[in-house]
Amino acid sequence: MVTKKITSLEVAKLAGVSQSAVSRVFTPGASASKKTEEKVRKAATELDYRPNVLARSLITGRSRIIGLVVAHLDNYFYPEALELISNSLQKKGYHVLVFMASKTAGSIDDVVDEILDYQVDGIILASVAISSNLASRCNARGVPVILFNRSQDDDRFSAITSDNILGGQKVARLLIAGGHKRIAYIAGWEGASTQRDREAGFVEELKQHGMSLHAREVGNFIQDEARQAARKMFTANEIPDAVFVASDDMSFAVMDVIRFELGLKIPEQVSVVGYDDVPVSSWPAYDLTTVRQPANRMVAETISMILECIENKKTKPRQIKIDGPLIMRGSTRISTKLSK
Amino acid sequence: MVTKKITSLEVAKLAGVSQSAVSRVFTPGASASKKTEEKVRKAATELDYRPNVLARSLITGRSRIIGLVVAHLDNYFYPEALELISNSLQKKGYHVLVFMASKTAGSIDDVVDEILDYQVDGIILASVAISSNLASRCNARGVPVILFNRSQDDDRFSAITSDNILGGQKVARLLIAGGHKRIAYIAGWEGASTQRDREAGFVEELKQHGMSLHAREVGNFIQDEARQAARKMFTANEIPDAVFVASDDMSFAVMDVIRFELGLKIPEQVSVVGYDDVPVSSWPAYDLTTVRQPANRMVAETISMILECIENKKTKPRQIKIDGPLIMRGSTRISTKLSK
DNA sequence: TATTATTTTGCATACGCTTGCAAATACTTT
DNA sequence: AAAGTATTTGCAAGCGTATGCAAAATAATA
Repeated sequence: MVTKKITSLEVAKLAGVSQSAVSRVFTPGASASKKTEEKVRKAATELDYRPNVLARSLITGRSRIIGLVVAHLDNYFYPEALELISNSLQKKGYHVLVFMASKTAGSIDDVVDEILDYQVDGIILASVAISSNLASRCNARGVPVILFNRSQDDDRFSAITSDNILGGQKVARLLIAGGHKRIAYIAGWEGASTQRDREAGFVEELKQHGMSLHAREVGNFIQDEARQAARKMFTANEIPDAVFVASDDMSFAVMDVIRFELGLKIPEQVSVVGYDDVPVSSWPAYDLTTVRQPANRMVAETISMILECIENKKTKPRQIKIDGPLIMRGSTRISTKLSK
Repeated sequence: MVTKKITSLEVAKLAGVSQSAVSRVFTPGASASKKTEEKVRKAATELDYRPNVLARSLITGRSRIIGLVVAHLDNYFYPEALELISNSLQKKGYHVLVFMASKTAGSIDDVVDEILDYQVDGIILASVAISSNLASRCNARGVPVILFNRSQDDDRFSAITSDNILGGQKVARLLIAGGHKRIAYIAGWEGASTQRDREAGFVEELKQHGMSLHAREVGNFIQDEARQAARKMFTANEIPDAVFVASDDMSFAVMDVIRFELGLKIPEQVSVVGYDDVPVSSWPAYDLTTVRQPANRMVAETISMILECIENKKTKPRQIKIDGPLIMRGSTRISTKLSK
């Protein structure tokens, strides 16, 4: 029952070579003769030896670990992204150390400190902000930081987002073309760049057409608050005939209130548009018109960018916006004809 | 721009003490006088020093990393579990290294090998099986393995599940009490213990009441396949008046087919029961009767068990089943009165 | 075959930290 | 104040690996 650790030294002994030889066999770039390689591999499998990644990291200074900070796993966009990120990195020989930035945990700064302790090669912040103090700390250590689905007015790190401004504009155009007259908006958390950009594009485009928001509430990207917002908005005097909700997740809650609590018809009486295009949106029970955030492309950019930063320390941070299509479904009227 | 690494040695120099003193200040169990502690802390903050977890692990043999293998992140039960697991472990000073066992990656065995390379202190397999060969490898290294939401006929590792047999029984009783006569089942992946147990309990209880399955299809825990199954099942000659679906996730797909493709009423014409109680189930658009898997309690047990195994190597593996309540909602008839 | 160019190999060191041990210091006790 | 006890401290070794350097082995060339 004694757990004996197998080290490269033991393999070396068994194979009749030096420890360095073993190391070289298991180090991608290193050179070893066919003969020794064979001997070493044989001994290694016999002893069930595998190199200790931690010890290796200590020398190379590379851990092949990427820290991922994530919140809002309840919004399905993030599990999806997490899966894509983890898979892509796995293929490149990296692995993901997950850190939850949820309510329960301390501040993001503490979390990032813990991440740095693990000597991660890079950090991905999914929908999470970071203090500029911390940013410089990461910078000082040469650890690249990438924002995923969030941007920040700080050119020290790269950010990958969908084109939220453009997305907002598209929604506005759609609703205007559909002949809606009383267009409302339910906002996400106002500290989020995604929220700000979506609203900015939306409102701007309305303005271009001589319109403005008929109503506005804040849902903070939380379903409960979105429900409250919807109740307030749709029990007012003149209710909206269309509402753009800052995320699909909130949209579902809003639709439920509209249909099941207030008995209104979607889209005959109210059109609803969301943002994200999570899988549930396409389910017939919701059939939600929405702007797709192309998770796979966003992740692909994120990965290639972070790897680039790791390989080449002097890569300059970039901000990338990825255009996502408007997905037309049944939750919005498209003709101006109103059902009476 | 040169990235200078701060080591305990530099802190020691600045503080005017030995390197070991610095180490002791940052090692929980170690002793240091008030005076040195003060000096060291001051120097440390000045230099922005934090201990290198990897180097520490090399010595202590403890990485404070838990490997988590997870598939099916598209079933919302798992993101939820992941969040709980990560949070709980974070509080205990551990962190989660995530490995996806999805379609794209190789076999689980390869994945677990990669995990072991990181010298993890333990492994949690969420809804994933493991070969017995690999099991012994983990055992040999003294790395505890815990199955989450899956059990296996191998007493070498612990398994935490909900009481799926009992859950299946509860569903059967409910449907029988509701006066259903043609009771059907849509199965998950038949390799999964969860699937087998749910069905076993369900069928057994029907049998106790002199009934048997009116129809049965397999959905493999995949929505698309569940849809196919539902189409087949509900276009047959005599359609079921109740269907138990092995997971909520599949249930939604089934309900969509029943209502939107076939135009049947739930629960008037067909009662539907799911399993898991993911958040969507409570949304009014589905309002699904289901058996709750108490994720928080399951996670709590998982964590306490894995930590126990880590602290005390000779802890015997245990299989734990956690009872989960039947959550009555609107997708099932409760009276025997049939709507005509 | 002798000579040079090339590859392979082992030695020794370093990565940043913890920890047993013995020396040094601080605190008690009579 | 001296002896004894408890606590703190520095030294040095080692965790498992990668890698520069020089020596040894091999291949290539004349």
